[in-house]
Amino acid sequence: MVTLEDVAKQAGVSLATASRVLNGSTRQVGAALRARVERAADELGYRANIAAQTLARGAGNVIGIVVHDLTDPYFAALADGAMRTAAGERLLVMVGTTHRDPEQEIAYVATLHAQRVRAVLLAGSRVADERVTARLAAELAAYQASGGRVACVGQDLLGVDTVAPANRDGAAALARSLAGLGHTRFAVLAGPPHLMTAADRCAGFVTAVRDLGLPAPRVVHGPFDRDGGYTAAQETGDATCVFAVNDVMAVGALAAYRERGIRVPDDVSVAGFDDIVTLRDQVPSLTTVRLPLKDMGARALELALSGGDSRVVENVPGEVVLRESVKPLP
Amino acid sequence: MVTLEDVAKQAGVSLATASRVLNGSTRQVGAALRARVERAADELGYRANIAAQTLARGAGNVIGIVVHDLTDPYFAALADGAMRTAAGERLLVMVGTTHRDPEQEIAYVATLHAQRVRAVLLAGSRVADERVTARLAAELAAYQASGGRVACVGQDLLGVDTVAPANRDGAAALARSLAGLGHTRFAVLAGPPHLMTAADRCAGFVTAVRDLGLPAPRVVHGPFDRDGGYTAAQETGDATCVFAVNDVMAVGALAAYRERGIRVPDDVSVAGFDDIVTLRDQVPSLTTVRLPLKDMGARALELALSGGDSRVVENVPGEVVLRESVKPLP
DNA sequence: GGCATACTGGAAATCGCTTTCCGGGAGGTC
DNA sequence: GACCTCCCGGAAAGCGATTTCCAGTATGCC
Repeated sequence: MVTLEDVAKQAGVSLATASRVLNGSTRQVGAALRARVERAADELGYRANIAAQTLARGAGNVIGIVVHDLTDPYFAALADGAMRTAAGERLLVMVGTTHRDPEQEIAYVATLHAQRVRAVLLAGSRVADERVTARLAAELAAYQASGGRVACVGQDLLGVDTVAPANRDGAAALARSLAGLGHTRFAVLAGPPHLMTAADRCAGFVTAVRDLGLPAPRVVHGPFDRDGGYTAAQETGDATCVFAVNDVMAVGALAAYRERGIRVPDDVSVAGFDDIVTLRDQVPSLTTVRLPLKDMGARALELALSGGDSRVVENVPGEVVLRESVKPLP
Repeated sequence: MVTLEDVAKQAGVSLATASRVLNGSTRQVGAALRARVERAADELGYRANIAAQTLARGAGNVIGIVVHDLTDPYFAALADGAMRTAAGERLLVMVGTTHRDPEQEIAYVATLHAQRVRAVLLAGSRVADERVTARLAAELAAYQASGGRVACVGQDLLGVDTVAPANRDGAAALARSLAGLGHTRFAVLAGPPHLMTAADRCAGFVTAVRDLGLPAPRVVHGPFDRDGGYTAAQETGDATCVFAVNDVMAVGALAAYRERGIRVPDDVSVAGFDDIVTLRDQVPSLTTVRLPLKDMGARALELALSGGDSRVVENVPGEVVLRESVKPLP
């Protein structure tokens, strides 16, 4: 393993000079020595030891992103957006997946803290469990106290910079659009009750329906994924319009209806949320609420990095996109 | 920032003892002191500085994964598989995305080398450019020379442990299956000529068709993504069966045909490759060649970590999955 | 020519932690 | 009771960089 000392020796200069040449510094080094050092480094195949640099400099160039599940296109898009920003700032990215286990999320924050990463980005819904949230908040506070920066995509519950999608408003707008098409009997594939993103979308939808003076939707809970949508779709009763709280569940619902010979949108209209790119070629194309996921990821990281003095909460509106999977009631 | 020294002082013990208690060691520490140290650490909110640990121990607990594009479900699945293995070994993961730029890939390897990561996993097709490949190989060799471990998912061109999907054989088997349904006029949406995964799949397919004594397929090149498939599908001429070299392209092709009123599979059969989970609910459901992507990612990381003496190349067979998007010719 | 000023190069302290080595006390054996 | 082990605690030497000083030389200005 080649160290800076080896290079310095080979070049016949001091450690300080070698460091200044190779790893950047405000100080200049004469052309002759500079060349000698560079040649030596090249010959020896020197690579700076970043752990040592981090220790010496007291600051690293790594950030952390914590997501629930990378294979979920929602998180992939968020992470991708953030990673582009990171790349622009010449930062490396450590990605952790919690697989929806809040304990893992806490553990990951602790680990990233130990790594002294510059910033931590929490992408993914909070859960409605005050004890867990409090512990996570405490862990984040400890991290921030030692100079770390934190941002979060989701609900503003942690007391950190947050990019908050307008889950309630988006779902409400969707409900009004669908009601505008003449639907009155709704069902909601609501996902897990404790997952706040799911709960907010469900609540926004239900509230809007009620405010329109329509009968309360039937709410079916279940997992937040494709199979959850598939299963929940078995229990939508006589609803003419079904709202799945995310696109992936909506796709599961479409599959369930297809199998049972129920035509979408002729027999039942289906809508989702997120406007996942990978799912745009679904047939019938999915009515949904578009969220600018990549931008949100990028923006969240910018917030964390910018290190503003005061906390920022950005509200990101969703845009209702009507497509083939819904149909006006005659 | 709380250091181990602070903890030791507060507990009234030496640095060595504190280290042994908090950060693991083969040596035992008496119960009384152990408790004192733990209490002090807790009170002070101590977090080990991993950069310092890495430096002192001479080895970190981080691995690196380099992918082309996280939002591509192919890479997401690969990465997810690897990350599960990593989590099992209590390793952290740094993810880099190259966005298909080979230079970025090389740069990333250099960076991960500098980070002294334990292993690097290269997920993603090689390109047919000997100069680039040679430079990447050199970079990897340097990394390995200093103790790093490398594995790769894709083509065995780098001289490192490799998990190689049977792209040629899979495509050939698919060709035979499709020919078995009576098709004789094929087209291939071949992706970029220089991308080896694309090229191998295309070649496997074309060769198998020729070996069957059928006319050579029309080969249409283009980007390796959804839009590439969409565009290339405009030029499939009178083919009755179209093979897109990956599922994402196949979905693009389905969209193109749909828009033009060409029915799949009635007017043209379409097949893809990979069997991407997110795309399984596509209508019509996609005939494809299934690759166990998560396992491949996991396996590749295991190879890298296992540190076997001799190099391993594992061939992963694909399984032809016939679904609705193809139809026998009458 | 003399003096202040800027640069450049090097020695050495430092970052926070691990680990070897050493010393002292407890326990076991003959 | 002497001797040998075994264990546990601490002092100190690294790990591989950065960076602060300090010194020496070249430069600018009068």
